[in-house]
Amino acid sequence: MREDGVAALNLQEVARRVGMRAPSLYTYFPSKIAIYEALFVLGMRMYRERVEQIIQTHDPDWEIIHAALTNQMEFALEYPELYQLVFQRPVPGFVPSAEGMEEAYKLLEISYTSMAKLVDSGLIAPGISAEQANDLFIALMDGLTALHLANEPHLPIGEGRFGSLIPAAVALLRAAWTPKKP
Amino acid sequence: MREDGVAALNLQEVARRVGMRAPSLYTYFPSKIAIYEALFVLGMRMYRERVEQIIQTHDPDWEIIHAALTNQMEFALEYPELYQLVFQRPVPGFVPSAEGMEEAYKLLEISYTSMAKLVDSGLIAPGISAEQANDLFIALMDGLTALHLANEPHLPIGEGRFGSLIPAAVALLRAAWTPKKP
DNA sequence: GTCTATACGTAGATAGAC
DNA sequence: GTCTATCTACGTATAGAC
Repeated sequence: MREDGVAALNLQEVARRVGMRAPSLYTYFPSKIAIYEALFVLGMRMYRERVEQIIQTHDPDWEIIHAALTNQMEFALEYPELYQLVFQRPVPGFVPSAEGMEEAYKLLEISYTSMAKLVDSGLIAPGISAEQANDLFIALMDGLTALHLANEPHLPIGEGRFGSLIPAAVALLRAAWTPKKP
Repeated sequence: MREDGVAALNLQEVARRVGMRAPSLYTYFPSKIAIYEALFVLGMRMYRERVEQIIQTHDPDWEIIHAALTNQMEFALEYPELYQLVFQRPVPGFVPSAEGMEEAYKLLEISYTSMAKLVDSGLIAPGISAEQANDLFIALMDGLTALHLANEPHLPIGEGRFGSLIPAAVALLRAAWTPKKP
């Protein structure tokens, strides 16, 4: 998947790399789609746990915005196949299972709550609801990450046309969302 | 492609829909990849012409930022397969031809120039280079559009979790980039 | 230009021996 | 649990008749 794209997952190749023949995989997964489902749940859970970790170890400060953006790009560079599977749905006909949707909902709730905390603490005043501010932030993160991944996946975090824009993105949000002094 | 994803393009199905048999397509295209190449060039050219149209019919004002964002989402909703092919590269092993890259470069130059004009006119002072401001704007547009397309492609422009955020995105940029009075 | 026939390869999945 | 053998289907591409 990492080498040829998420949709190129191939059971014979999977079997070869784990030292098996293709039919033996059916002992562990009932179908190819079931493997995608398991990977979706795995990827979503891994990403959510990283977000939880960031929220728990940061005070409600601008640093947390920077950390969230960096985390998204780090995750995408470390696990591009999981990032694409979870955030871009590149497999025609694949719909996440109920377990996967539950995991996705948990993540959304966590990030909404965290953004609301930033508003309540007085750090930011985005002029829109916390949910909308969060979705706008998600879009900015996803745009930067996806474009970095599509154009310069070989470059590490912080480098390249889009990878280097994390500080500029934080500065953009900070300039727009910092509460105005009365 | 629109129904099953860009990577699902199928020559037999293409032939069927144009009232032919698959081998007859080889009179017009030497290979399947050649069809992708032609579509890439077509999509890039169509998008570029729309951007040029917007630049020519708008003064350097905030209205042009709004129009560019709306245009990106409209284009993605009208031609999701071309949008994905051009902006997301979902076909493993497909690399745009020289003609396609030339078209892409033209588009980039046009948007850089337009952003520089906004800076020079005094409308915006992003605190970063016009190139960086343009790339950040592209990332924001692409994030909103991709997330709308991935989550709620059935909803028209202006509606849905991400589709409704265009005004908020313009407001974000406006709040951050409007020059400060001395 | 379009067709039929077919070569050639691949991929998911199943049957049944061990 | 793992294997070989095989089924079934699909998909790109070519050969050659019309």
